[in-house]
Amino acid sequence: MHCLDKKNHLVSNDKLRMTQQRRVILEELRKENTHPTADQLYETVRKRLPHVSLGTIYRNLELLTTIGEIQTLEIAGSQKRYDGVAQQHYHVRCVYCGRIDDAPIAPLNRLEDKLYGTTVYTIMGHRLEFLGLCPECSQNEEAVRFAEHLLAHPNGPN
Amino acid sequence: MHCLDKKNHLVSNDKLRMTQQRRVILEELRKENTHPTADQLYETVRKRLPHVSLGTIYRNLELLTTIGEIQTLEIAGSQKRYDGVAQQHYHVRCVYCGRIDDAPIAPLNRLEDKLYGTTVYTIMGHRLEFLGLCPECSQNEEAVRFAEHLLAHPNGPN
DNA sequence: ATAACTGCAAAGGCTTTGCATGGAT
DNA sequence: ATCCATGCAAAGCCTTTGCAGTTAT
Repeated sequence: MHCLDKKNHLVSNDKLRMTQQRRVILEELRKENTHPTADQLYETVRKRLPHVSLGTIYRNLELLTTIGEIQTLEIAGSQKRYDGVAQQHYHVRCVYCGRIDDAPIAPLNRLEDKLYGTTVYTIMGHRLEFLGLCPECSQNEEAVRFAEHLLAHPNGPN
Repeated sequence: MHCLDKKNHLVSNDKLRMTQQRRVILEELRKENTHPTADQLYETVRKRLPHVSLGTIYRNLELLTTIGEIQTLEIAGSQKRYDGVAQQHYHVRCVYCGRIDDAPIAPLNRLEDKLYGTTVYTIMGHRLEFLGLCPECSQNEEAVRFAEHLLAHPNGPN
């Protein structure tokens, strides 16, 4: 089987070796439900493989994404985060601390229908994320104040 | 009037000066419908203000966003883009070339209702972007092949 | 005089890449 | 032997920041 990577290069799935590094990275990511960044995962993996390098983490996360084992969350203006669950699902992001959780609703399969006939694009899909405050930041006065200002200018950066 | 910036610092709206740089940056951005990156806008502004610096572009784009004059599109895993239209609206992004256009549909105001009672977050809003191929890339064989692979693995990075 | 703003260049944060080495087939 | 994968460090890219000089009030 073959895949195309981000730069449109062919990746031959069957030539991949399940190296120890690759396996541990995948295992540790699958254990998390926190959608870690590359360096967070690096710290975790380092407990099992002390000599692993950050470059290897990045290379494998990209590869695992290309072959569809995991997904890369390229989220609005922040560090990339990685998700061990490959099936499509939405996320909720805390606008104050950046925490990301799964959004417990089913994919909206017919959203792109709304665009039929209204755009010159060939529409293939959509990306949806919910914004809000996580339970911890909901307790934090400053975070609430910040979030209220965001509500006043809902289109600013988060 | 006061606003909070990204780092939760107070910005006093009434102390802002409409300098020539700030005005030209805003004017040129408002002329565009291409959602330019900072450096694209820099090139445009430089035609009128040859000595302007990229730092000034970034500083003003952030400021104008904070006071709600424009919006910063912090889009999945790419350079920031800026939009002279401050009202909420969605975008369509070409997964191959990165081009971004406005999506001609009205905001879905009741989307977050679906999350009521299902999450510990205080939900405040959502972000939605459509993915597809722009008319030019729809003609490009390689782009179409790439997009088809994305469809096979709909959760990879774009 | 004060405070905001600018240009310039340097620093920063995150990610990718080159290269020599190591390991599996 | 070949080719993929790794560790390390350097480079890259975009963005932010420090600072000295400038401008408006």
